Amino acid sequence: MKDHESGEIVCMSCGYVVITKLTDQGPEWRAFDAEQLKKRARAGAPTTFTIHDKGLSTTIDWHDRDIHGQRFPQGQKAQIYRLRKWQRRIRVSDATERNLAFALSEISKISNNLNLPKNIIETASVTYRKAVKERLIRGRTIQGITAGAIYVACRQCGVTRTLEDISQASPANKKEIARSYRFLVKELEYFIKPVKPGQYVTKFCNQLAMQGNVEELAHKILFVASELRLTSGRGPTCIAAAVSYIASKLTGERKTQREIAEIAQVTEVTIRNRYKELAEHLQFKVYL
DNA sequence: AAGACGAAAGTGGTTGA
DNA sequence: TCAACAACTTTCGTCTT
Repeated sequence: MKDHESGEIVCMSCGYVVITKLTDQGPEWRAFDAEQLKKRARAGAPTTFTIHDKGLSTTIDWHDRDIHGQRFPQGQKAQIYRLRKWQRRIRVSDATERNLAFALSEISKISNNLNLPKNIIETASVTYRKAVKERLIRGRTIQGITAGAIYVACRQCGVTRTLEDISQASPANKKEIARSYRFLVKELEYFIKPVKPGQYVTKFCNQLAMQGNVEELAHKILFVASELRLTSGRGPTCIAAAVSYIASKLTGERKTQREIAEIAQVTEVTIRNRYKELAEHLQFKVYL
């Protein structure tokens, strides 16, 4: 899917960023009269939630020259120096601002590590801002909350990243991220849909480099399984792993349990257990 | 010899008193 | 706050391809 807002082509089911630098092919605004010109004029970069002051602040450059390139006289130079100093101080002034600046850079860092699309960064930043506003950060680590916010964003945007994935790129551990995730969801009253095994099926099949028809079959099996209520109460990754395994077996594109287990981050035993359960209730030959 | 299978004990998180 | 509980993991011996 093309996402012109973030300038990326992103697979919506697995969050894989195909191309990151996409030229804006959308139409330039055209103005036909003065009024339209006023409305449609572009003024600088779009605002973003990723920079602590939304990218709206001004900086005074460090050249001691005026617009004509002339050096300032001695008195004015001192004045400009003082201006610059206060500008800096105001920009990242109090503790909360500094905190926010640090947190947002942390969010960008982690997201970039995980190759997450820009809209995830934006969404996570918004969540973090809300958390700050509601005074939820007190007594918690910035790392924990930022990682939690990213996980929230992934879940909201349907990008399948596990807690494990995120904890790899964050200084916070899995447990802490899970805790702050639950905390954020509860306090900010977010409603987040549970992940469907289908999303993982897509992800796993891609990571296993399997043919399209295998994935298709896996989804079919999954559908029948969920119809038979074999999926509730089970971990979505476990179901997806088992279904992928069955599909690979049926199509002859064999993958070992271990291979799948590694990608799905579950154990072979669990895949076997799910596999056994499914095998008891489904006649696989129907699909062949 | 690698992979699949399964029993049994262990782990971490949720639930309900 | 604590114990019961279900899902999942770890470990390890055995069977199958």
